[in-house]
This record gives sequence, C-alpha cells and structure tokens, in this order.
Amino acid sequence: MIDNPYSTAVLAWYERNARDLPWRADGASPWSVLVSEVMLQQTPVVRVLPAWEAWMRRWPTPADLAAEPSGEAVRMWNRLGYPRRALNLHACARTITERHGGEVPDDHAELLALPGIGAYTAAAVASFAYGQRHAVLDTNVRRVLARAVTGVQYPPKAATRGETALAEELLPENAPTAVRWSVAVMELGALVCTARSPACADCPIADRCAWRAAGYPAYDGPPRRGQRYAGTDRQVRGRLLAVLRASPGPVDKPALDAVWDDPVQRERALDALIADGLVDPLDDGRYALPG
DNA sequence: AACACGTGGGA
DNA sequence: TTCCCAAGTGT
Repeated sequence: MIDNPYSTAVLAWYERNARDLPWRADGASPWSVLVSEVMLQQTPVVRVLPAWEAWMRRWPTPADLAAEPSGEAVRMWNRLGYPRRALNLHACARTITERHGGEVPDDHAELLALPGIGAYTAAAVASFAYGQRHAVLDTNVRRVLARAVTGVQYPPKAATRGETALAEELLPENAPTAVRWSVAVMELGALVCTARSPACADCPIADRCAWRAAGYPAYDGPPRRGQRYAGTDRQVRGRLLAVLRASPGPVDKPALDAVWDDPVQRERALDALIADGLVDPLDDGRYALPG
C-alpha cells in the first residue's frame, strides 16, 4: 500500500540510515522520550546526548525529579541553553506525579497542557512514546516538505495552517507506519536535506523533489534576520545563571555584579530571572537556584 | 504576529 | 570574525 508518493523511498532510506539514538531504543520509557524532546527543542542532538544520559540516570521517573527542588533541575541542565526548559521539565514531573498517577499522559490534549509542551512536542511524544498517529511538524519536516513538495528552499518563518494540512495529508493511515514516517522524514531533514548544504546525491526522493526539479531556486522571501546574542539581556542572564550553577550554595550579590558592567542591564536581567523562577532571592540578601 | 529566550559549532 | 542554525514555546 502506497501512502504518499514519498513514503516507500523515505521509509526504506530510514531503515538503512537511522541513527542509533538512545531515546529511540525499544525499552525507552515515555518519560525518557519526553525528556529527550524537551532537550532537543532548539538544541543539537550531539549536545543533548550526554545531558540526556545523565538526566535519565539521575531521574529515571517523573516521581524522582518531582521529589527534588526545581533548582536541581536547573543545575543539572548545565549549559544546554534556554534553562526555563529545565523548570518546565520539573513542573511536568510534578504535574505528572500529582495528577497523572506518575505516568506521562498518552492523550495529546493532556500533553499539550503540560508546561513547555507545545504542538510539536505533544505530537512527538504521542507518536514516539505511544505509537499514535499525529502529524509531527518540526523544523526538519517543514524543510523537507517545503523543498520536496512545495518546491521552495525554505519554509516560512512560522508554521502555517497550510504546512500542517500538508503534513496531515501525507501522514500514512496506519498508526505504526505514520510514526515510522514521521521519524523518517525528521531524520532525512537532519542528515540529508539540511539547511545549508543538502546532500541531494544521497536523497531517496531526489527524483521527486519539486525544488530540485525547479532548478534549486534561491529563497526569495523577506530577509530572515538572525537574533543577535552578544550584549543582550540573554547573554547577561546566561552569565548570572552560570555563577549560580557553579556554586554549591547561595552566592553574594557582588559575585553576581562581577559578571556584567552595566548595572541597569544587570539588574534588569536578574529581576527577570527571579520573575521567571530561575533565581531565588534569599532573605539575607544572597541569591540561589530555586528551592 | 513579532519577539524573547542560551549556547556552541561549523562555514 | 561574523553569521547561521539547531527535534520550539509562551506571550
């Protein structure tokens, strides 16, 4: 049975080229899949691998993490980036423990209600942890579909209804096949149909690729300006949190003041971290990771 | 609907 | 060096 014009070739390619990632192993728990998906939000696989191993070794179940203060999750997060994801995971663990009997929910809507779990992650966990049929639309899938089907170099900056409709239309009917298709397209985007230099010679669907057929027209949309980092509040927040993570206990204000010259920006960043729940201001004037 | 939100590696 | 990008989410 042919589900879409690409499925046979893509599934066969995945069969031979899938990476051996631990969260794809047969025995991988739903919790371990959820943790991997959150860590992989905007963070490359190679950097997630060791962090995931350490995290799962320390907190094999949601209850294990729920029993700890949130600051331990932030500390364990180390330099993965976007540390509020650590807070989200901790909050997920508490909710799962208190309201879902300690089991990661298998219902898409319940997953979506968890903190830090959006459209992509809910679909990914329902698919990869529970074998359900959902359109999984991440940056890899969006790029592959933009090229192979739509014939353009890059998808729009934000996912559109049209992209979601297309992904659902291409999704195989049979649930296990749909799951396989989803992970296979993601893998194709990650390994072959990459953003900068796609390896079209290795692509199983190059002969049906609309972008290739059109002669690889260059992206012509509005300039996609990257976000600057140096000098931003984000950089200051990063430095502040690095000091807290490196210290086994609370730190004095001067230790934090030392990371950035501009006091206005420094205070603004610290206040924001406190508001976000990533830093705890103690009564004695010192600061700590949240308890 | 833009924008904020970390970090590091490759070209 | 600078810029782009990496399994996004929340506001």
